[in-house]
Amino acid sequence: MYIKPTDSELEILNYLWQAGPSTVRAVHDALSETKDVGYTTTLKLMQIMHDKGLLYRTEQGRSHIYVALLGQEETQQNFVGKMVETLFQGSAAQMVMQALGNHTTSKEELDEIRELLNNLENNR
Amino acid sequence: MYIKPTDSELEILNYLWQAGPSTVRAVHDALSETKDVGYTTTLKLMQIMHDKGLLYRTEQGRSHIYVALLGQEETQQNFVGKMVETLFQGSAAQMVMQALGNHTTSKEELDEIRELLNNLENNR
DNA sequence: TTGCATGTACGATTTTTTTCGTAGACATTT
DNA sequence: AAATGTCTACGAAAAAAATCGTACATGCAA
Repeated sequence: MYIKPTDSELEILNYLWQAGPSTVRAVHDALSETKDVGYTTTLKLMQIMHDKGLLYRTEQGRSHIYVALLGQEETQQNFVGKMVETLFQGSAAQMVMQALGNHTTSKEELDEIRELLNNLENNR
Repeated sequence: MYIKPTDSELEILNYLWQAGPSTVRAVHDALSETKDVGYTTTLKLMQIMHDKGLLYRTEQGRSHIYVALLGQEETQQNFVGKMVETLFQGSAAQMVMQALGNHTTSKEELDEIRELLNNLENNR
């Protein structure tokens, strides 16, 4: 059964996906950059996530090293999927256009998408 | 100041965007199809949304007619934007590929996207 | 006019999420 | 050894969301 991470949990996951296995301290320091929050708050959140099975952890001397158990891709899929359903009436294409229209995207990326489109059409 | 709708609020907004001005009854009947929830729950939620300024309402005899004050496009933008940031490191292209890869999209839609890509590239 | 159906309002409760204080363990420094 | 810094654990509270019971108004049908 899939557990949907909350917004705060997502911030933590996001860091762990980028940085790999990390201590609470590392996560907290990173989050503090953009957010005003106490150390024990981050700690508690990560403990809860561990309880929920969102994070794995291992002891490292006096502290713990945490690892995300939820894959980034899996999570992306879940969120994108839900969003397409509830906000775009199930049309991925509509969301795609919304996304591309409102963000700057490099020529390289556009080309990459174009290639994907071609592949999709061929493997139909 | 933008108020981020919760998940339940989004379901209601979604219905209102599709159906236009509606009574609580109509919204509730629609939601009940896919969700087990009491009438007064939906009523209360819509009252709260009204208080928050998410919905406008007008009396119609004994009941109220509600209208979404948040635009669908605006809301889509907000959600897509946040998601691109927190889940895709700011790369809209990555999300697009994720979305297209995991949903069936018709040839017509793919063509439409292709056209959009061309336009984006030309108006650079 | 009595009873039933269908509304809203409101309060209260439950559940979920976020936040943080305090205590205790253990190294390291003085 | 005492003080200091850095951990975790735990409990509790605050804040946000979701749920629903009950009361009350009103229209309509018997």
